Amino acid sequence: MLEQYNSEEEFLKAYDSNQYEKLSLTTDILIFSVSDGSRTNYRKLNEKYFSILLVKRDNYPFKDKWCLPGGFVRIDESIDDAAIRILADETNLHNIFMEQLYTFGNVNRDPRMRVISTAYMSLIDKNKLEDKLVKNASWFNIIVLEDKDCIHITLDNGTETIPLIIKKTLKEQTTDRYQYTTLKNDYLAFDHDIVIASGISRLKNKISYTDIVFNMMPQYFTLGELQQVYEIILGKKLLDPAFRRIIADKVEKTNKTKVNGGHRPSALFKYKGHNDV
Amino acid sequence: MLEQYNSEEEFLKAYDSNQYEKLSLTTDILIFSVSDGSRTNYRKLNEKYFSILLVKRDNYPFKDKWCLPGGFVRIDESIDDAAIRILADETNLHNIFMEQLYTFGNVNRDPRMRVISTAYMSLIDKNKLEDKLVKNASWFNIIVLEDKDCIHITLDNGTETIPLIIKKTLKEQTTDRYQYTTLKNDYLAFDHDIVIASGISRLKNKISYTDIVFNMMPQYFTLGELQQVYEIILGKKLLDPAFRRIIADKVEKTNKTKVNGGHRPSALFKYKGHNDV
DNA sequence: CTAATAGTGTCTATTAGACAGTATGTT
DNA sequence: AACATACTGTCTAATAGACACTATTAG
Repeated sequence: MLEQYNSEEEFLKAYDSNQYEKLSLTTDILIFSVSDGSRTNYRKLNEKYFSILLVKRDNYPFKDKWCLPGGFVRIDESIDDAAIRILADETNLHNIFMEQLYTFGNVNRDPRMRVISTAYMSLIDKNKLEDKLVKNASWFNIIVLEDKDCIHITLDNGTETIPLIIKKTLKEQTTDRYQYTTLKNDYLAFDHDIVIASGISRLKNKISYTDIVFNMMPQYFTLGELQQVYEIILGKKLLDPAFRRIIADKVEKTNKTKVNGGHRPSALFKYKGHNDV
Repeated sequence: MLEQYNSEEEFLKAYDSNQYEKLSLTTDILIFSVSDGSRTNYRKLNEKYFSILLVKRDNYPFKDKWCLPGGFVRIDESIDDAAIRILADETNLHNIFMEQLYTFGNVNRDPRMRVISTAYMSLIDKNKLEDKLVKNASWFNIIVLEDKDCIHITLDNGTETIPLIIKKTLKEQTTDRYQYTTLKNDYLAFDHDIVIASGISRLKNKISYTDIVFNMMPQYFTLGELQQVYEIILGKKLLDPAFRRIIADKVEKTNKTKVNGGHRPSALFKYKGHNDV
């Protein structure tokens, strides 16, 4: 096998690209956003929900189960490009925040054959979706309850409720990294429950040391709305003065205000990073 | 193409796993450790260096260039298992800290064919390597100089010096994530300069909010040595009292001491996480 | 004694947490 | 007027940065 060649060209000409068995690569996209819930009282603000876009499978494998939007990576496109293509197919949105999350490479992830999946996470402002959703796609609100050993995730699109239970075990004593294991998942295809849990965990982490939330916000927003988004993702209430201190230098006050029911109107802000009007 | 089947079994039996062109998957491992440098003066401590294990390629492609230890992922093993296997092949070490870094999926990474690579990062205590290194492998000390736009990395194994220059451009305004582009790389194969830069950046980040350093430390160490390791990875000096405050609850004082030249001997500590004697 | 590291005490500056209070709209 | 949110002031607790000081060794 260790034949000698005299040049790189010569080697490449003779190379048998099939000496190792090849495999299939897909990418699955976690499309996160924020949804408005109901208003229980004319004075109160709309409730907000953290939500994710899922697609109902209309063929085997996992027929009729829900899964993340995804698809095969083509031989002539980068994984990044594949993710961008799939996101655009699903939402018709371009230039969207997207980052690689993790590559899931267990042997029996897919009953058809050996399939590796590189998951991406993308954050969008749902209101930018002009058209209605692609057929079979639906937004699910996400409720997360987490204790020391388990993550309980409930996905709800108004019609269906998907309960997930995932066990977490510390991978090693020197990090905060967990190994996730499915304890309950009856309605999601593949290992997408684990993928979703990983994405939620990443987002929860990143929200406190980056500006990624703003990818989910409309151009103008009130600080109350922004705080609501932080709260639903972090899963806890924040104190107003502390919150305002922290985001003060990230946002810019505009002279617009939002009147929003039986209470004092609030100023609209915009993200300082944005330069567009 | 959307034929209908009556069951998952029926579908799987008929499934043509070659309807999408398959590709090859490799994993490359960043094996980081800490090396002792020379002692310039009987009073001084040994200098320490941050270092990485590279392998000289003895065949095409990239013949005679250095690269990360790596190999093809087999059709019947998970990516994690492949990474563990390759690490063991190279170091004969087992149960070593290892975490997935990133999946590199550009189209022309490899001149032979389409190859995706999932990189892993592993941290070891070099002194645990009983035997000599695998043939063609060598430890390179890493020196990093970083400014606003570029990362200058110098790798040095005592015989060869490999200079790398990598341009960084912010991927989007809401994060701290950079897109890396090669400006200078004459001696490393593939895109391994970018992989190494990503790994260094990840390690630099994680060292401050996890306990991963201890994976590179021997069982007993002085706080001075531990601080040296933090300093070479972070690339800056730390203040003693602040450093000691921060690691105080992570380490446990032993009754051993280390005599180390013309100055006060220092107490040996061990990581609290470890339970072995 | 000297140069080097080992190790501690303490002051200050910065940041995070908590709570109380004032402001202002709709019904 | 009442309620809900908007927004600010300020006290306190916790943490990080800085510096000065003492301790201890080989040569």
